[in-house]
Amino acid sequence: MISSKPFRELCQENGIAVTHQRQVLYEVMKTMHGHPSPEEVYARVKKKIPAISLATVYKNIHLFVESGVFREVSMHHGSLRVEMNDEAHHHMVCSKCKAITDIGEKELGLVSKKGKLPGGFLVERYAVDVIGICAKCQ
Amino acid sequence: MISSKPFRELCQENGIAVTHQRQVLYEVMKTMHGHPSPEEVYARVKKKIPAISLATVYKNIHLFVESGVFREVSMHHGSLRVEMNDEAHHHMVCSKCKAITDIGEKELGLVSKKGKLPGGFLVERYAVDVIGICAKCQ
DNA sequence: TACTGAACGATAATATTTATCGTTTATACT
DNA sequence: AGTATAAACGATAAATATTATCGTTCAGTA
Repeated sequence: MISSKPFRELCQENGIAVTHQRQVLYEVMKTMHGHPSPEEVYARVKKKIPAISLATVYKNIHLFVESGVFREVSMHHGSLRVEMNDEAHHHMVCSKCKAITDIGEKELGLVSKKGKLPGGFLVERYAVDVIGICAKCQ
Repeated sequence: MISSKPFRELCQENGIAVTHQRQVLYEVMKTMHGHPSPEEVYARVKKKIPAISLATVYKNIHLFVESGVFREVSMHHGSLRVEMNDEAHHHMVCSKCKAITDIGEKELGLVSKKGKLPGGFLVERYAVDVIGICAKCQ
């Protein structure tokens, strides 16, 4: 499993240098729960390396995400995106080119629970992103 | 169905005025396919109302989304969010307070296809957002 | 038709992310 | 270990994206 692998090994696999900043960033992030923003990560890492730059945090978060070490919560498209398609459907998102394509709920063929989920969360609808590689990028 | 309802009625239901800008914006957006950004919508609407302001476009897109007329493609959290939880899980997103909570794949109890989807899209993984109202906001 | 609050346009402000560039550091190779 | 080189760093400017402000205009209602 990724988290049990030594950091040095992770870096070698991804062809990146083992720097002090990178290592501390990795260790700090591993202890963070929930869904922190880059600013929140920055605030935490600053406690260990007060001189670290926000740019370094951004650059390394991107590296970690690209390497599959950590994951981004929902695909980030740089700006708000709206859709006018009012038929029940979901999205296929290409992890290379970020293209979004609709897929009908039936074609996706996914079965889901209705009603309440653990914690008393009241379900309105499901929004499914199928992450993968589109035909063009394969 | 929403799209067949007259615009005037839509506005009355949501307690907003029927302005020229709002109406044109709505009509233009209805004809747009895919997943346009506010800038793309702005560019289109400018052809019909050259004097329209970008701020008006933003304000009304938000109104439309809040009213459920249109929908945003994936929940927009203002900034990038990462997660370190490496267990298979998905997210419950509260449509009121925007809080994100993890839910295990098994608890969600959803069955999904593997392999290829229509269009030759190669599936890597599924990212499911359960949209609804959290216990606090109910 | 006149009143009033909502909406508009222009634009300043804020927030987020990326790019630039001079300096420092990790790595590979003597 | 010493050194060359490319990668990474920090500081900060720039680019993007979004929201707030405010004076003016317009839609809904009396």
